Amino acid sequence: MGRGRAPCCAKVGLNRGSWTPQEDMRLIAYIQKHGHTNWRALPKQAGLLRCGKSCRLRWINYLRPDLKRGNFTAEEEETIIRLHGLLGNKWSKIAACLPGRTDNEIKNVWNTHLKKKVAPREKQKAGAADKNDGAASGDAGTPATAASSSASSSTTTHNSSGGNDNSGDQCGTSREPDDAIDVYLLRLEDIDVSDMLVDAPPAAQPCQAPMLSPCSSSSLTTCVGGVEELIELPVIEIEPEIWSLIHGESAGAPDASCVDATAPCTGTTAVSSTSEAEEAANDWWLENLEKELGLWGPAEDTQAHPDLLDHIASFSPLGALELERDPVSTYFQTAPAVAEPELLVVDEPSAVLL
DNA sequence: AATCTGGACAACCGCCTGGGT
DNA sequence: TACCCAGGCGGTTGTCCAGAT
Repeated sequence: MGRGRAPCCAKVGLNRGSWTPQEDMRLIAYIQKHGHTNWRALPKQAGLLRCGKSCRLRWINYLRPDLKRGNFTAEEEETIIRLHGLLGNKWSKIAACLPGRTDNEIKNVWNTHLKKKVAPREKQKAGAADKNDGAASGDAGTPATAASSSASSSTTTHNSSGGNDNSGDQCGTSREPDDAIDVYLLRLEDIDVSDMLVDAPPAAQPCQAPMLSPCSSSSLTTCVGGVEELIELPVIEIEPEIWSLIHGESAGAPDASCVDATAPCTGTTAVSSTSEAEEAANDWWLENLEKELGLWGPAEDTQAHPDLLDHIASFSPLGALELERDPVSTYFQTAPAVAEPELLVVDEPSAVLL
């Protein structure tokens, strides 16, 4: 669509602008199968007319299966505000403390409304500081100002989250924990926050080849008191029908050679589906994928059998029409949307964070 | 109903950093 | 040590869309 500036380098012949569902399918299929060890070589190997950077951004910011979708929770917003106060525009580090959120997403959220949300607090804080004769503030004019002001205002609404907040507060800290919400940060008071965060791995580490099954539980290392701890993430309940179709090992996905855009696809491996409908649905998906990848021999119609659409629609909130129109968008509407509550729920805080 | 406006967000660019040679 | 390359990061931009006029 011609977003952004002119190309920085001569990428003649490469696609630009918004990604099409077909491109998304190619990228998903390739990374699911081979991972992403080399972004520069990836588009060529995957048959994508995109630069490696574009592929990387698309995967990290949009296609990654462990991304949360939907609005930011109040806790997440407060975490962003506080971390931004501590770190400034270090979006990647802030994102590292918010599992499932990307730096780009956080950056956008900050620029669009959190910044405005914080502005009144800043004014209020500044006014209070004047009245207090500026006693022992020492951080006026620094990002920490926003942190302390935001923390103060959040006391009444979010103090119940305590140290078990799922929003990544384990990475936050406060030099002057003067309210309830920051009490749990006391243990961090002697830790250099910047060092901590530098060592913090991305909260949602892009999958390396071979990619982990998105349906399996995973763990993350995080920075708690400067010591890496393993966090057991809840099982992401992505519809197995979707993932098994993409994932080459657990279900009837094409074998490796089929993903190679240059190799002819001879079919699928054994499908362990429990019903004919599921098997048929798998076939339908694979057919579409293979057609898109140019691996589908006969130029058959791309319309799924109505029964298959009904079946897939049974686990799709969008129904058969959407599936018929665009299986990739359906994938986005289905899997991540289902996964989101699982990522956010903190029924067992100890199992999620800290 | 048509037009305008501003928010939201995906995508791009350019720079920086770290690893390899 | 210097250079090259790939990956990563932060800033910026263009487009879409919903709400306001």
